[in-house]
Amino acid sequence: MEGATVRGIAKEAGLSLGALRHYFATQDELLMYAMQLVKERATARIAEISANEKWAPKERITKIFLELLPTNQEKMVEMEVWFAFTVYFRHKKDGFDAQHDGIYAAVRKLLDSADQLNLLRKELDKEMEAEKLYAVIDGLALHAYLEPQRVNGEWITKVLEHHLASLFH
Amino acid sequence: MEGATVRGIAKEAGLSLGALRHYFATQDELLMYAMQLVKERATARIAEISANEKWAPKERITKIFLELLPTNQEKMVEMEVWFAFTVYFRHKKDGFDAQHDGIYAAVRKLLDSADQLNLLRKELDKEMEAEKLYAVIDGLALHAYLEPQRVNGEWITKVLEHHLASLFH
DNA sequence: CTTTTATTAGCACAGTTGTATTATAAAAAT
DNA sequence: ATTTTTATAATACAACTGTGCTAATAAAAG
Repeated sequence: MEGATVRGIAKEAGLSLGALRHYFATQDELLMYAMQLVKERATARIAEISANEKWAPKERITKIFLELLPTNQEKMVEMEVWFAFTVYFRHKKDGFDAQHDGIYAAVRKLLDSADQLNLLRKELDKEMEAEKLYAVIDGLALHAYLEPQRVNGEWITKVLEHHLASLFH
Repeated sequence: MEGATVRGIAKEAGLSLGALRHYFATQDELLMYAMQLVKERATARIAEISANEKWAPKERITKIFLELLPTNQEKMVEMEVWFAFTVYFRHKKDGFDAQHDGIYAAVRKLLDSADQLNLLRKELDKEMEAEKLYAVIDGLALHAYLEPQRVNGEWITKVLEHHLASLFH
């Protein structure tokens, strides 16, 4: 949250303090808006992949999961924003529950639909695998953020694809 | 880092500002010390498990990995500290490399020794599995931190044990 | 054309922060 | 015994922060 001061944001936007305050009465409003913006952008990208029928189901599902990883600069920035804000709001316990990710729910849904398409290995514990996959995704994202030189885009792509391959048959 | 102000820490310690400053000239020194303290405590706990021969190797290795997860209140607090400080120092790029986890290296080492004891399934790509396991560990830890009600100690224990079982034969 | 509303800019205020300085007491060293 | 080092406290300072307030200006509505 280092530069996310009201003054810093106003300067970046080319506005005065008062002008910015005309649109966002408090800092929290401003940060919430930024967080929602990131969420909407990511959701839109995923919806686009979801709707694109030129890929086979398995490929499409893989691409969706890959979309959750910071494999390029743009997504890395979004991820940093999301991450910083999550930690920030985590510490103002008030009304944070409503702000939750939804990624876990999305993972479960995707695994379910993969299962209905008969893509998954039969012996899997789906609840367990959902939790593991969710952990792999955020773990890789976190490591790409903290150790960008060692854990880069190509590598996390490979690792996630490898993990998904272990779920499909 | 909400309460980690110099004044806050001095008050918590029952010292005046000047007294605290006698031991830690700057805030960064203080935070670095706290970070190192957490690291030493965790390292000591792991060393203790490592040296305890009452467990079979597989069980021992499992216990070590479980030690990296915030399965109780104490470890959760340590993890929050570690986590907040990591993010904090990440943003002061200066001399952060030296402060790195070492968890990834530890995971690789443990997998190697498990392999030498013939505990691992033969067809595994060890580099890949180390990265995945590392991601699962930190992913679970992160989720336990952000969603403590859903992702609690027993559950992450179960999930990690399940994942380790998929590596052993 | 007048009036109302939306927008912008600037400043002030009160609080917090890290750090520097100075004074004083206690302990240790010489 | 005196000098030096260690420890503690209190205060000061400059910078930064979120937010409130006021006035001016542009745009829109009546």
